[in-house]
Amino acid sequence: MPKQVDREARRREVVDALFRVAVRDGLQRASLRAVADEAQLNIGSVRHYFAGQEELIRFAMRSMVDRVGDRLQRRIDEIGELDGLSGPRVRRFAVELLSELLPLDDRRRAEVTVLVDFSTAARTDPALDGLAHETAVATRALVRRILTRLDSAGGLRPGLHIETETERLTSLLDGLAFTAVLRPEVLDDRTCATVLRAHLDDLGPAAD
Amino acid sequence: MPKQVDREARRREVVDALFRVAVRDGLQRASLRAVADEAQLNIGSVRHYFAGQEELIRFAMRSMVDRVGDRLQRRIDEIGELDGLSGPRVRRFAVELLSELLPLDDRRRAEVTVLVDFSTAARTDPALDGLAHETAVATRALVRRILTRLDSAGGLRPGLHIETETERLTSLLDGLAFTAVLRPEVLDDRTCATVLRAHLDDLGPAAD
DNA sequence: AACAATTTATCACAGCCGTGATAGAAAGGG
DNA sequence: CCCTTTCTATCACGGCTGTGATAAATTGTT
Repeated sequence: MPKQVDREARRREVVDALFRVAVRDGLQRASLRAVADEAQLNIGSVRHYFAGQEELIRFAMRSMVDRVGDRLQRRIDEIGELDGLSGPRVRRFAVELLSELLPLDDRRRAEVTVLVDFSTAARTDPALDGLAHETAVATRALVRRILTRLDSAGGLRPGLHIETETERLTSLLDGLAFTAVLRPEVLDDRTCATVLRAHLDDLGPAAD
Repeated sequence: MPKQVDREARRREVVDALFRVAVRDGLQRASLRAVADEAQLNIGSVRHYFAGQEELIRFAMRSMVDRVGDRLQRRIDEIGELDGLSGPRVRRFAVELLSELLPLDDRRRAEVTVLVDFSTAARTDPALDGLAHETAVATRALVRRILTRLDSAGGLRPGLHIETETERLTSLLDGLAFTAVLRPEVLDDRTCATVLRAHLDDLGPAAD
């Protein structure tokens, strides 16, 4: 076998460069040349690892979605079974888990920033549409699951419509992420976390 | 006086064309040429009314923000003084007013679509930054005002932190608008309105 | 009719973009 | 050493972008 280069590692390097460009200058400025420069690679090299612009951008979005998804799954595994846990404990777990979707540190800020860019780009880019759809559905599935668990643990006020609450909490998360990323001077990290906690507390039984 | 052309009307026509392009193809594809074509004008004409791309895009965003802001103000004027109104009535007023910020019909859908595009573009476009900031602040001021009025009318559960609730409701609205515009197959108009109503109901006193 | 200002229409230029084609360089197996 | 495959690097092309410059048409006034 000729030349030894870890192909997958190279692809990851390129995608990471794309993320940096997207965070700094916006996704629409993440051209092949700009990404190649950022990765300190020749554009020819980039094109050797990716068939074209579409494959690169698709792979990048899939990478980011997987990265966040995997981290969420790892958090879930860490906690393990939470049957029998008290309402407040499940609620704290819920806050911690859903905080992964908020830009509360540099890593998450970068991730959410590019995800917002990808999501908006997907509206007019058929290449990203399917992935954006799956992401939206998966987020709702996760939130629904969390609310169901919370309900089982008695951490949910009676009389709440689970589907409505799923959409309410998901939209709240989306909106917090949206503003925290786009207008950090209007919505800072602390307030962001406070609002999420307040919402989940508010879903709990009256006298806690 | 030479040639009679309503200058402001022409500028509005161009901006409307830009909105159509932005809704259909995304803001980044709203080039001078594309907008001129959409307006059935020569690019030279467009450049006669706007100094350049930056002025056009700035004016367009300002126009859209003003348009929505004016409509909100008109709604407020229509209602007039609501001192002495009952909690449920004020709440219904609040839902109606805030619904202006959700894409519940074609007009609002178009408006919110371009506003989302403008907001995300503003992150990396200094020309739009100030306006995007003012918009975010103004939205929060409106929501805060509504919550305060609701509180005065006894339509708010006691013990709620008004600032937190302002950010919670605003983020909820942003998130609903975001998903309803980008992923209409995931969040339809009815659910969108339902969630807003559910949230405001939820803020009311326990037994209504 | 002549003039002047506005409006419309073109051309040209430099700068990006994605991509096809192609040539060298590098590296490991025979 | 040679050969094959992988990888890197460059060139060129057509297409799009905003913009400066300039010409031509239009229109109302004098």
